[in-house]
Amino acid sequence: MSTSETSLSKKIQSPTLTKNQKIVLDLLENSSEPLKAYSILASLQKEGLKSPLQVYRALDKLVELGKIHKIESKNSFIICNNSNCANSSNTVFAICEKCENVREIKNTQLFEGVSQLAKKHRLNVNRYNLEFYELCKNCKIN
Amino acid sequence: MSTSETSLSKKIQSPTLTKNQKIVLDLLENSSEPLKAYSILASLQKEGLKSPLQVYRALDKLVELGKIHKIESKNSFIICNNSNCANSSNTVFAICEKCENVREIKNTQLFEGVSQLAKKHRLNVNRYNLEFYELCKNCKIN
DNA sequence: TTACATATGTAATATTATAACATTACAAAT
DNA sequence: ATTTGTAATGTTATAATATTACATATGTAA
Repeated sequence: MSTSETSLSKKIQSPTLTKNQKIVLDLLENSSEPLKAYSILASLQKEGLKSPLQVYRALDKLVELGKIHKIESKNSFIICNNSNCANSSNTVFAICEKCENVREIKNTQLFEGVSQLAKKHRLNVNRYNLEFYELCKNCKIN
Repeated sequence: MSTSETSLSKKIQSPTLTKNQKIVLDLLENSSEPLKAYSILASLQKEGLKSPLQVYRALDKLVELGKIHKIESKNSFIICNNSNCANSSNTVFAICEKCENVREIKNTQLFEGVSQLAKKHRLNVNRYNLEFYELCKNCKIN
């Protein structure tokens, strides 16, 4: 680190977002569920987005900054509601096996627990992605 | 179902594989790395496979049977070298951030550890998928 | 042998993602 | 203020991944 900040700078300095990045982030922030790239494109055509690439580039950047996550198994993107992420970039999700609802789990102890498990098994892990499959509250009832 | 086996029957009775399922499994068994659907198709055209769908159907079935896994973040498929999987269908992978090499981790204690962590945090998890990102041995050296 | 579920074959198409290239915006250094 | 370098943009085309739909076949159980 040093005086201000150095090594992990990319994430820490957190540059101001560009227009495309902002509107994509904004959309995800106001979405209750993960969104797919092409649905983002469709939603933001009125804001001037014209090509998939514009969306993918914004998404890539936002992932890199830790502001959003990609749910790999669903090819979709979700806002990060976890202040830890910008630092650790570890992710834990609970995904409903029935309705596909996804929620990010933000529990420092759980994060730590997984990291420690890795360590315990002599794995030198930079980051991880954990997807729990469950039956969500709603689907349990019905 | 019935007399001999009941509830988890699909996985347990493990029906004999069909021709397409066999040749796909065979290819994956003899591959040192995860393969993608279309590369499987290309490799198996001489065996008579003609369409993506034939591959995807075989892959789906094999995943369902716990014989292979899908690495979601890479859209690729890997043989399961873990006798546990057919029962638990939990997966833990170590993925190299540099060369993308994937290895499945088969460590019962680790599996249990993750399950227990979930329980501890009151998550009712049916199965999970954990992807550790590391620097593999080779890439560490170079 | 009928019925049923599962697998197959095939064509068409949908969905997700990237390559390539020319241009623009912006910050840092001189 | 101008140069320089990096990152972002815009646009077109295309690659890579995955599914729908439908007709047919196969195996197993009643």
